[in-house]
Amino acid sequence: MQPERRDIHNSTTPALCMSCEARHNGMCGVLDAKQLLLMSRHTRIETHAAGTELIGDSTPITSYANVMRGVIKLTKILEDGRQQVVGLQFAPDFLGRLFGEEHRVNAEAASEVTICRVPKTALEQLVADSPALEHRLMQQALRELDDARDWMLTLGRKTAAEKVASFLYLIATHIDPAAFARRPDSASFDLPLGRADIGDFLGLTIETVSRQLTKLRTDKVITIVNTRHVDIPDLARLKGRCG
Amino acid sequence: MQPERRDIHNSTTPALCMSCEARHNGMCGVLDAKQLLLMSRHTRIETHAAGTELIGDSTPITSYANVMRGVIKLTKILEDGRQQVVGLQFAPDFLGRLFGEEHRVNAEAASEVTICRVPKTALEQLVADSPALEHRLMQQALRELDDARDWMLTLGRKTAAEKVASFLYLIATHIDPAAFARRPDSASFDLPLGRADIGDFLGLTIETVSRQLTKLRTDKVITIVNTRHVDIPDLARLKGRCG
DNA sequence: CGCACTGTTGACCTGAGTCAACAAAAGTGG
DNA sequence: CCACTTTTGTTGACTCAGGTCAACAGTGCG
Repeated sequence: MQPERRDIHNSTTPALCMSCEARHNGMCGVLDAKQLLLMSRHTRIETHAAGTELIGDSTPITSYANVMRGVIKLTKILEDGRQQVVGLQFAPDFLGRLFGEEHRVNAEAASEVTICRVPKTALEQLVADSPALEHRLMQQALRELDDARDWMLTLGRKTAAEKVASFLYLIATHIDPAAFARRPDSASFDLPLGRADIGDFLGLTIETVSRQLTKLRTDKVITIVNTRHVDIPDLARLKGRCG
Repeated sequence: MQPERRDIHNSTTPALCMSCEARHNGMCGVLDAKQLLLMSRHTRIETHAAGTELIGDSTPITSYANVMRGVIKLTKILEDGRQQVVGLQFAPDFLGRLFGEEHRVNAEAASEVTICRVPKTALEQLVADSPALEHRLMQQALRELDDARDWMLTLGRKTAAEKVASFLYLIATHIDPAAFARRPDSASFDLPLGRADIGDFLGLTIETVSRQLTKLRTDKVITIVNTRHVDIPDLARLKGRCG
């Protein structure tokens, strides 16, 4: 899939960028029309099915990307196969380790995703020329660091019940920020992860995740519409279970 | 304690910066003589005893700092008192959450520490004027993010034995990078943390930490010289126990 | 329909937590 | 310098949260 380009009357906003979320809240928001055009000449919009591996741990970095739609999970794996999900990326997050030689995580499409890929050198050129862009990317890195540390508390010190509640709360508040802003007391959404991945995110087994979800259901904190879709009538009540 | 200043012959390197590690491998390394002088006019060198709280979670950010000597632990606490150490900072790390309103962690001196404090506005001014400085700070933020994610794998998926081994390996390789570079096969060092803090770092209890250390000792992987000082004759062997 | 996958539930087990006693350091004051 | 208290670390006995193993139930798809 090639990005459409509108170079007519030199340098209006590229057509594909028009509706892209990265242009509003993501990194492209700090670029002017000229830079956006420059960048769009190197980008490639890609759609990947759930389960596709987008980045392999310890592989050389050749490109970066912006998440346009869907959810990407970042994982780490021990030699014997034990896996930990170390982060989730939603639109319009930036994907990739800036200024590194090799990737430090695996990245896999958790749902069907659309990303906007840009070659390493092209983006690094742009970053070098635009302190504002680097600043924006730093803001995201710092936010991710905050998130990672929040999660360390969850992983290290919470019980299985608190972990599952924390996960649902995280998804409820992040999967559709607009919906959360509009209606911050309740939520209804599709889980971007299956039970196995939820377990890997929480440092739990599938069985424990399933049992805790059942418990939250019998306690009327959540309604499980079907295995993937969950309703949370009272987010404050859920938050109260996060420890 | 006021920083000494050497303005003679206008703008040589400030005396206190001369021997500071931050000027070599830390953020001050990217500053020119003029910027360094400008910065040193606002800095204050402070020494704090082990146990001193340097930053309180959710308090307004008023200053940043560089670690010059010693170890600082970053923690998060749940309402009921459960605590998680989410990071350790060694010289010449930068301390503080850039571009935030409030702190997102507690910071406490783990050993006696010397820090070089600089007011929020002064540093932010400097960062705004120096893309190179922001770049350097971003590099550290990205490194901390890598570290945090590595640790998430440890917290979520490793056994108590592997966690303790991982902790010792981390300290062995970080507490004195020069010594590690010089002699990468074995190590001998003082633990910067007591058993309680090690437990909080690993998501374990004091008792479990103690038992696992005893196990590593009886297995001849480590020698416990005294409760604080540890010898590791074969780092590769220790690494093999990290999972 | 039949197969493969994903999720749920139950029975049982085990690694790490809890509780408690003690030992060893590290302060503290006379 | 020594008694005395306080703090920190070790070890043992017991418990329990969450893991393991196994059976089964949905769900979707060729």
